[in-house]
Order: sequence, then structure tokens, then C-alpha cells
Amino acid sequence: MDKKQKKPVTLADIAAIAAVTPMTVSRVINNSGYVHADTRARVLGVAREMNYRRNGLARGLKRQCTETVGLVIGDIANPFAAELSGGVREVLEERGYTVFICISEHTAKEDVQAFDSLADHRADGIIVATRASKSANERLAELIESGIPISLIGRDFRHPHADLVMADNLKGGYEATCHLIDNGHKRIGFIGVSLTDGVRLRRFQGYLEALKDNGLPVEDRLIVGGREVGEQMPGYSTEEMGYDGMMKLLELKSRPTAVFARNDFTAMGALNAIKRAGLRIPEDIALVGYDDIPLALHTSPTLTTVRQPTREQGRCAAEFLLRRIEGDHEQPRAEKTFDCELIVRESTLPGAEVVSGSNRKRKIKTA
Amino acid sequence: MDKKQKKPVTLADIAAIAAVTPMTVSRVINNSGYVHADTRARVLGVAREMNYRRNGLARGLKRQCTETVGLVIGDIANPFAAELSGGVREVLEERGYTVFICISEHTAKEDVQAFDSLADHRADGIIVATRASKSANERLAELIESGIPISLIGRDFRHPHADLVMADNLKGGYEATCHLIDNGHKRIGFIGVSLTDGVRLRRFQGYLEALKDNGLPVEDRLIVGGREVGEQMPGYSTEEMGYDGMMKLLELKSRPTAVFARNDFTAMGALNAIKRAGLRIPEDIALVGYDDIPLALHTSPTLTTVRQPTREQGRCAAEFLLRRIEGDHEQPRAEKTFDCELIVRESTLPGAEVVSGSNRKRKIKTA
DNA sequence: TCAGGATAGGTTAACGTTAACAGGCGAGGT
DNA sequence: ACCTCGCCTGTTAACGTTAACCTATCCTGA
Repeated sequence: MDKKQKKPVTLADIAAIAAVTPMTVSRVINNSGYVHADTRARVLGVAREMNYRRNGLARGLKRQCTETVGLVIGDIANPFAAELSGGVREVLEERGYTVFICISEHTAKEDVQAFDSLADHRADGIIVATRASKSANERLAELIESGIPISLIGRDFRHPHADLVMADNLKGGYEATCHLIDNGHKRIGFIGVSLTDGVRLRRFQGYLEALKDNGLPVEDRLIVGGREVGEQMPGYSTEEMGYDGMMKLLELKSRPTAVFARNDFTAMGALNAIKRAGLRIPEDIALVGYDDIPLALHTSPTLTTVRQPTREQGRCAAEFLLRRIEGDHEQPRAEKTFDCELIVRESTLPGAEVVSGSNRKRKIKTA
Repeated sequence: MDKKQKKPVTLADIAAIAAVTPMTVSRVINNSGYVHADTRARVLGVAREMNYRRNGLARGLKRQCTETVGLVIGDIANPFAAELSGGVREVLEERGYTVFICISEHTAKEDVQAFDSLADHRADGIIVATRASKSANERLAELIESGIPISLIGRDFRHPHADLVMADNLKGGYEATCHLIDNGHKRIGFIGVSLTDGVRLRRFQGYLEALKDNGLPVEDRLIVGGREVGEQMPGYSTEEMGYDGMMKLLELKSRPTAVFARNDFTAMGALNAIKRAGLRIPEDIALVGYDDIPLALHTSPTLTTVRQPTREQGRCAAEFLLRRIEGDHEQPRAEKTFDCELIVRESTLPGAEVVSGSNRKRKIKTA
């Protein structure tokens, strides 16, 4: 009687014991159709006793939907990913969907793998928040073509039948850089990208444009930390890139008076390199980060940074996806760009906003 | 002809066009059995042209396995979660399994939801790395009872048929505290737990034991940051707890000379509170964190902390799970405890290890 | 009295895939 | 000539669930 692998309980098993047909059990489990109260109670009792769990495979197969959505992110271990997935989950779980997360640490191969897994397992839709790449984009296009609802977050890829949500990082980078220029800086470094592969990083483009619009030259030596250091590295360790990059900038005979880091972790690394060199922030070197991670408020000095409404982007992408799942899968693209916000703190302006630990709004209110 | 939702291509569709039976197509797709080279090529051609994706639901239903494993974590946005999932994925993806991650932000309800989703979708096994709770443990027991392979990481729950992997955080906490005591500290604070609910946090127990073994009293006022502040908060924001907790300790008439924080984020918050108060680390207050996140190396001063082999725990849990999936689902429990390592840096010992950005080993070598 | 609706439950046939079995055909051995 | 074995393909019947349809009561109101 004791087989090695015990078989899961099925509707038929319950039906046999409760002396009804599987269909009736199904009706009880799903609370649909008419079932007599007595019958319902009896069936429910048996189901509970036998520890029944419905079979999502069979269910999905028959109903042609799984009530499941996939979220593809790189770089977990990053407040950004956490906020994003939080927003996505908020919206979807309220509507009865389960969110499964697939991680692709920023390689195109893993991206494609993640898409395929989700498509194969018939997720009702996919939200993609990884960086674009040629091969992954092609596969994405195939999936869209074959009718799977897809919603993109901050991904540089457009398709007539995939929704798109992003933050205006170009403007964010532009404003951060302008802020430094406004404070009198003329030699501003950038950490976290190389000139050649930086064309895709919008915040870097914003940096370049701000320099140009203000008649400042772009100096190659002031741009450090490109691919060789870690285009592929997990995000939470980009602070190493910031530390190393800053060290390089400090070794220049004429070093920059201000630095813009690609994200707050990178900025944090730079910050510590500056302090270790015995220099003051912002008097000797001003510093701007990007993302406004919680920690940015608790460094000393506190970090000037650019905040993007991450949670809202997640919510929005989820809402777009829902509309597509529950409506026409091939409806025209919805697109929304969120504005970023420059948060000025002590690392660029002595005596700027200093906020103690807990009086900081954490959740963006529901729309 | 253009329906609103296009139907996915099936084996039968391909079979019709390639003039074979679905079974033959199945053989081609799965590379199993005998198929003539010409037939294979023809079928493959049609499949590619029609953009076929196999239906994992039907496949799983028929084969009684999905080649899918669920990983339940709280607290994404934490290097710990990232390393853990990295280890898990390394092992499982190499063996052809897809890892789906479910997030449960440390509430029992979400835990149970995650378990249910994964069980319903017939994941072949589940790895659980969230904190234990009564209701979640009960559901877990039910799932184990019904034959789903389960592997636990750092979860205070034992079951004869579920594997268990953990780090010896009791010893870690003990050693961290002893390190402070060895350096002459007699009044040592703890941030991140309240006396009442702290009984489950092993590293806190280690702290208590170390005090006791060294004849030092436990002072309630030195233990701050319990449930009221944020037992439920996302981990990446526990630095707020550190900041607020430290502020509380600083307000005491006789403040501690050393502080042990429940994790590095908390320590980071504490560190900034101390600096903002104009005190020196470690001269005025020594500080120890826990987890050795990458950032711990780049604060000033660098942070003394306890490192647990996170990636290896993930790998180990995955290996245990595989053994269970591919063997007897009800084999006896495997259990492994990993040792932690105290990393002494400047925050407790002036002039201790200072390491520059990149010469630090990142990946633990494959066994 | 009887049409018509609400209630209760059974029957059938899929959803897409594949394990198991059943040929058929040709080559090689005896 | 016969048997065997390797190759190639087809047939059948599930896997567990549910949509769609059907039957049989019972009640209500005209």
C-alpha cells in the first residue's frame, strides 16, 4: 500500500468517497454552479480530510489560463527590484494572480531562458524589467507575436503590442548634472560606464547633454568604470565599481570637483574612496548618486540623488498587463513615462535636507 | 479568421502540416525515440516556422513533473537573498530545473500563499528561506505530508521529511559579542530586536549567552529596536531601525561602549547615527554588524561583521532538494549547519583589515 | 393545471502531451 | 526460408480538470 511516491489526491478520489461525481466536487471547490448545502459540506469535509490541493496544471490546461504572471528582473538585492516587484505584486495579487519571479543576472541568455520558462509554463503574461539585448529582444518579439501579453519596464525596446513603462532617466541625469553645474562645477566626472557602451544608459546621456548645453567639454578621462569593471556584475556590488572608479579619478593630476555616479551603490563606493583619501564632501568633491536608496539618507554626508517612482512603475506595468490579459492581447501599445525627482542633500550642498530615520514616506499612495 | 486571442500552436497543428502524427512531432521535439532524419528536419522546420512552444501544463500533467522548483524568500533587495538564490539557481539550472521565486515579505499569510501557489502549480519541490511562523509551519507540514519535497534554509522548523540547512548564527552572535568583550567592553547594546520576541533570533541568543558566560548583566535598556519599530519591515530598510535604535541608545545617561546590530544594514544606520552625534568609532563606540554585505567593506570605518556562507547554503539546500526529488520523497531528513566567520575590521579595532575595492573573493568555490 | 424558473447533480468530451504498445519493413544470421 | 533485431511510425489511452449540455426535481404564479 505504501508506494514510494504517494500520488496526490484528485477530484475523482474525493468524489468516490463522498459518493458524488468529480464534477460536483469541482463545483464545490470552485464555488460555482448549484450544490446542495449538505453535499457541499460533505465534499468539503472529505477534501479537507484528504488534504486536497487542486492541480493547477490540469486546471490551466482546461481553462486556458493559469492566473499566473511572470516577472523577469536582474539584480535582485537592490532596493529598486524590491520596490518594483512590490508594486507589481500589489496590483496583481489583489486581482487573484500569482507572481512568479525569474532572475536573469543581465545576460541575454538568461533573459531568453526566463522568457521561455514562463511561456512554456503558460504564464498569462510577462513583465520584463531587465536591460535590453538583441537576442532577448528577438525572442520577446516572437512571444508577443504568438499572443502572450507583455509589459516592459525601463527597457529600451518598443513593440506595437507590448506596453512600456519607464522613468525619464535622461532628464534625471540631465538635472543632476545641471545641479552640479549650477553650483559652479566645471569638471564633472561620471562613474559607472565607458564612453563606448554608455550610449544606452539614459542617465549618462543626460550627463553628456547637460555638459554640451552648458558649453562644457566632455573629457574622456573623467568617465570611468566601464564594461571591463563590471557591466555584468550584480548591482549590489557596484559600489566596488564606485570605489575603484573614484580611486582612478583621484589619481588624475587635475581631478574633477564633482562626480555623478550611475547609482547610489556606486556613489557609496565613491564616497568612501573620497573620505579615505582625506578629502571633504562636498567642499573638495561634490557627489551625486541615482535611485535614492534608503541608505542614501544615512550616509555622512547624506547623498544627493535622483529618485524615480519605482513602486509606481511596477504598479503601472501590472495595470497595463492586466488590461492586455483581460482584453485584447494585441491592443495597441500603452506607454507611460514617469518623472524623476532630484533630491538635494549634503553631498552637494552643505547643510541641505537632513532627515532623521523614520519621518520619510515609504509608500507612494495608491492612485 | 483573425480571432481576438490567437490560439497557441499545438503538436497536432504541426503534425497536420508535416503529415505525421502528433506522437512523431513529440518525439522530434523531445529528441526521444526513433525518427528518420528527413522527417525530423521537416517537422523541425514546420515547428520553427509556426513558432511552436511546448505546453508545459499538458506536459507536466502527463509526465507528473514540471522540472520546476519554487524558492520562497522574504526580503529580496538584500545581498543575502541574492546570494542565496544565486546558489540555488546555480545547482538547479545546471540540472535542467527552472527556479521560480515567490516573495513573502515575512508575513505568515504571504508565506502560506506562496506555498499554496507553488504546490498548486505542481512545482517539483520547494525551498523555503523565510522566517518561521506557526500557521506557515502547519501548512508546510501538510505539504510535506502530501509528498512535496521541501528543503528549508535557516528556518527554525524541523520535520522528519524536510531537509534543513542553516548557519550557526548562535555561535556567530556569540563570537561577535565575545570579540567586543575581549576588547574590554562591558556595556554592549543590541539593536534590532525586543527582549520578548528576540527568543527566536539565534544571533541575539548568542549575544545573551556571551554576556552570561562572561558574567555581564543583561540590561533591558541596551536592547532596542524590537517589533514596534519593524519586525515586519523589508530588510533593506532596517537601517532606519539602526539609526533610530542608536539614537535611543545615545540618549541614555550612561550609554553603551559597544553595539551589536542584527545585520549590516542596521549597523550602517547605527554608524551614521553615531557619526552624526560627533562620536568616534570605535574609540567612543565600537560597532559590529552581521552578514558581511559588500558595503561593509566600504564604510568608514570599515565594519566588523559576521559572514555566513550564504551562497553555499543555497547550493546545499538545492542539492538536498534534488536528492529528495529524484529519490524517495520521504527519505529521512538531511541537515547541515555552516559555520560563520567573524571578520574584524576598523569599527571594533582601529587599523584592522582595510581592503581596497576589488581584491576580495566574491564567489565561493564549487565544492 | 401547467409553463417556467430555480435548484441539484450527472454525462460527455475536450484541453495538449506522452507512455505503452503495436505494427511494418529491411538487413543479417543460421 | 525463417527468425531476430534495429529502425520508423502509428494507435490508444490516459494525466486531472471543467465547459457545455442534459435530466430531474421542486416551487411559484397565472
